[in-house]
Amino acid sequence: MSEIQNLQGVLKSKSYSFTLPRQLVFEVLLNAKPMSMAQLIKALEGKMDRASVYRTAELFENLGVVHRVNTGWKYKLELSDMFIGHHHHLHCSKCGKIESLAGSPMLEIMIDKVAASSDFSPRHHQLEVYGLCLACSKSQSSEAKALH
Amino acid sequence: MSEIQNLQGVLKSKSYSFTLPRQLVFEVLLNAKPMSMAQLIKALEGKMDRASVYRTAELFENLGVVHRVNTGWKYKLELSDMFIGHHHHLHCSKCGKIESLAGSPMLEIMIDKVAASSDFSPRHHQLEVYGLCLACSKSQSSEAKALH
DNA sequence: ATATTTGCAAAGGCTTTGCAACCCC
DNA sequence: GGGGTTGCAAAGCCTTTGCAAATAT
Repeated sequence: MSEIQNLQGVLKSKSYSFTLPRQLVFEVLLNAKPMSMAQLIKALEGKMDRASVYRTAELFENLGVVHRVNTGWKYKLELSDMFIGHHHHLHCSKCGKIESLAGSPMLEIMIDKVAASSDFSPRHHQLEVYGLCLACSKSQSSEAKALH
Repeated sequence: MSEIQNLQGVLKSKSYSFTLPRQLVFEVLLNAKPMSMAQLIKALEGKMDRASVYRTAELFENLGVVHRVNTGWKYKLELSDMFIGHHHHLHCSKCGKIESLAGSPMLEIMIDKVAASSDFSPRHHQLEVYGLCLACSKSQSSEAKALH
């Protein structure tokens, strides 16, 4: 089964149209490293409008077809490890709260080890975990956002 | 030693001035969860200019005083696990290249376990490792960017 | 045929920049 | 005193939105 057919399946299963622009975005992504919106828009210049690229990106993200690798601006700031100690973050998908998760020495070591096994010299890392906080997982209803 | 003095030391050690605006930004951050620029700017409204908040944020990041928690727009896109398998990213601080790092089952399990130990129900996570790729760590020179 | 999706163009936000005034060393 | 910093205002980007035309089912 080709990846494109897989995409078509995902779209159809949620009653979205399988359109040419959506196919184009998917194909560009299929042959690329993580791409910024600017790169994606440029790659599709002349073939589709910027606004549609954004709309497709948003849809794909909601459908789980695409994943954001956060690397640039539009961020939150906090003091670094030097001031508040190394830790990770737990993002509640329902209420949006961000909790801190103290780093576990074993986890930190394993992360470095796995990175090093790829001939990479790790300096630091960032781990963001998404899921439900205690309060929200009790109030059972899912975090699914209306997609239509 | 107070945190403020610590900040002063960091600034002085790199020949930056220890100014009131920089102190203000630091103090706000000291008493807060991760904050967006918008929140930070608002918290300092009337006390300093937006532009200075941005400039301070950038300086603090370069000095390692502050750390970005990437959570929002300004991102890169890639196909999700459904299409390309779960993995993490290795960011080379020198050449900027992003490599993929296949997830190790043990690491994934440990991440979930650590999260769960904080009464959190993990759904997925994102791990970004920063350091030097093989090529760059060979060509010894540090990745330090000119700060002045 | 109908509902969804797209392109266009304009609006809206966020971030950066130039420059003169100001402050720290 | 002099170089580093700041505030102000304007410029530049990036992203979103409204609406009519085009497209998918």
